[in-house]
Amino acid sequence: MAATYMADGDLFTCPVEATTSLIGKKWVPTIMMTLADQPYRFEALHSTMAASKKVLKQQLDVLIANGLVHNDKQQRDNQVISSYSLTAQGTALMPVIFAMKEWGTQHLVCDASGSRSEV
Amino acid sequence: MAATYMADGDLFTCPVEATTSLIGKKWVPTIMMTLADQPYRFEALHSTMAASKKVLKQQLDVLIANGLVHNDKQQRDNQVISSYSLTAQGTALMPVIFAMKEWGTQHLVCDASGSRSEV
DNA sequence: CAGAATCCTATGTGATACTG
DNA sequence: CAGTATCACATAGGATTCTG
Repeated sequence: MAATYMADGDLFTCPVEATTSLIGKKWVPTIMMTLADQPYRFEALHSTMAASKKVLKQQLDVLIANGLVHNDKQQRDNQVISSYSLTAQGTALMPVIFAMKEWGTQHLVCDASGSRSEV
Repeated sequence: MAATYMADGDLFTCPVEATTSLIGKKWVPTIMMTLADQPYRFEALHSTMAASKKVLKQQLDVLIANGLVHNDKQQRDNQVISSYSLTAQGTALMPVIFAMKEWGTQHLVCDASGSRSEV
């Protein structure tokens, strides 16, 4: 029996595929890197990136469902205080994301004119 | 002027996004890990995975355009010998892919019944 | 063998407006 | 503030067939 890896509600036989099914979502790396700094409330997080509220919420839900992000809600003065932060699992993924950043920086840098610059 | 990162023909301001735009393609991790072992001819590579020829060719082209994969073609006996292998840039991405594999293995492993097993 | 050419469908994402 | 609800769209991926 082959090992299976569940991510985003789907089952994969390859752990890399499973991991990319999470990181591959358009705003997930940005969300993760932002939350790695500090917890953010929904609106504050939203204002740091160009994603729509709908998509941001969707991808946050995926991260929550997979145990990478934790959502803490509190009632106060007829208002909901919704705060998002990384879990231990989420934090464990950061070195991977930073490795991707490092590779991208070293191998994909282009200048404003679009021509690849020397590394 | 902000640095820009070109991947898959698009420009990104975030290197992680640029990198995921490559790795995020469904079969790219599989292709990379397979070619990391040894060069493969098109048909041989195709037979190792469930991707259709069209999609396999598409994603190989993306990898070639971004300098991760090299394609060597030779004529022999009215037949084309098309061989694909990793470039130095492509090889440089392998540690990242292995890091993703490691994380996926440690944090996403499930058994056949679908319940998450202890790590 | 190594692909190119079509057609088709799911879904990821964006824009906008509305709600408690 | 923290979402939901729609609509609308581009594109990624799959299935199939055809070619040199």
